[in-house]
Amino acid sequence: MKLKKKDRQEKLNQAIEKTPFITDEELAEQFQVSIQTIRLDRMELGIPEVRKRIESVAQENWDETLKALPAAEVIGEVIDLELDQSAISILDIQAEHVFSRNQIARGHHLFAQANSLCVAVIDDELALTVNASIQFKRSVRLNERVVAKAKVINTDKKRTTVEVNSHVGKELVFSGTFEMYRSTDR
Amino acid sequence: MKLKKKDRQEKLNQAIEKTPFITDEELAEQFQVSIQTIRLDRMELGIPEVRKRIESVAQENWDETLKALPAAEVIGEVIDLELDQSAISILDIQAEHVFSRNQIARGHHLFAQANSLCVAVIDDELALTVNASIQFKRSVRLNERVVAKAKVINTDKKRTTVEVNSHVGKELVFSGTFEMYRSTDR
DNA sequence: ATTACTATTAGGACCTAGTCATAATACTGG
DNA sequence: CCAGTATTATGACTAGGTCCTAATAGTAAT
Repeated sequence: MKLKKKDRQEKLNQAIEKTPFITDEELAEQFQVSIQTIRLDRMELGIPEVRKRIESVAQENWDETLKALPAAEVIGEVIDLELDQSAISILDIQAEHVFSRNQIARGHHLFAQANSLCVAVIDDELALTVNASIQFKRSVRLNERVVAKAKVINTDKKRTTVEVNSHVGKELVFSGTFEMYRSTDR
Repeated sequence: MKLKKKDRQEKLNQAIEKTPFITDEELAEQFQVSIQTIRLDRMELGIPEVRKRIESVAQENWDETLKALPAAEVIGEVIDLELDQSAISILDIQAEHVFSRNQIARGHHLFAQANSLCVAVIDDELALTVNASIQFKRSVRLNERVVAKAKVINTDKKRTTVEVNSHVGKELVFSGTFEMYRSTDR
């Protein structure tokens, strides 16, 4: 049986969310309704046409790569950044981050969040990690939100030491000390 | 004075590189030539129309955010594995692994290779990283092949210590000691 | 069954940002 | 001045729409 309007609109929303590149024609085919129905649905749901959708996906990317801050290169989303001082990013643990067996996040994602935040916090063209000492305090599960806070604790001529503590709620889940190399002297 | 064809085409290329969202009409205005001239130029230079350009920027963004760090069980390709003893994997550094600025591999990819190899080498349902101490010995560049060798150096009731050394050719590029937690006793 | 209402489909005019082909005009070097 | 290149103009056509009007289908209540 064909879907009712409400169900169809819900699925439509999901379909477009998942593949913003899909045209009305393809959607009409997929839901076995006319193109006009799809268009009415989009109107009611306030979903723009495929070219506008594509453009906004592109725009997101572009803004970030244009920013002086290498935001696109940070794993997670940077929500605060004071160069050479501190930075905060959040990472929502999703299906692709966990072991399917037990829904526990793979350690390297937490490491990646912390490490890339360290790179971002340093005001330098070429910041590289030299050493790191890290502890995984407790395992992080699917759908948890990891907030990583990086703090610069020492800076000398060529090296910067950054401490990162990552929490889920009030619980510390990860902590690490990163020694970073800079290309420019201080 | 107006630019000669060759100069214009060169500048055109740069302009589109910089702002792929620009239309032929806007370009025509900018270079003070007709739209048709811009179109001829694009033809000769093999530059697609604005919608295609936008789409490809969007496309890049789309699968990159999905594969920032892939979901595979092991990052890299396992070429040898003796459970609870040793393992070897290789990772070819490609464009998605490097900073675009300087073509140097982001540290977390090397970490991910090593960390996931540690998980794989342990014969356990639920192996998790507890601590790690790592050193990035030299930076790895685009197109280099990283060979990671993991060796179990100690095993007690609940913990296993694994040492990983990663080389590009004969050069050591990464080394680390990982303390892993097992769910089952030994 | 008739009415009332919503949902769906259809059609036409118009839009943008193009492609492709043809033709006319302008510029430039020998 | 003429040839060859560069530029501009024009018209027909395209995809993937918007916006508006109108017809038809389905359903629920009286």
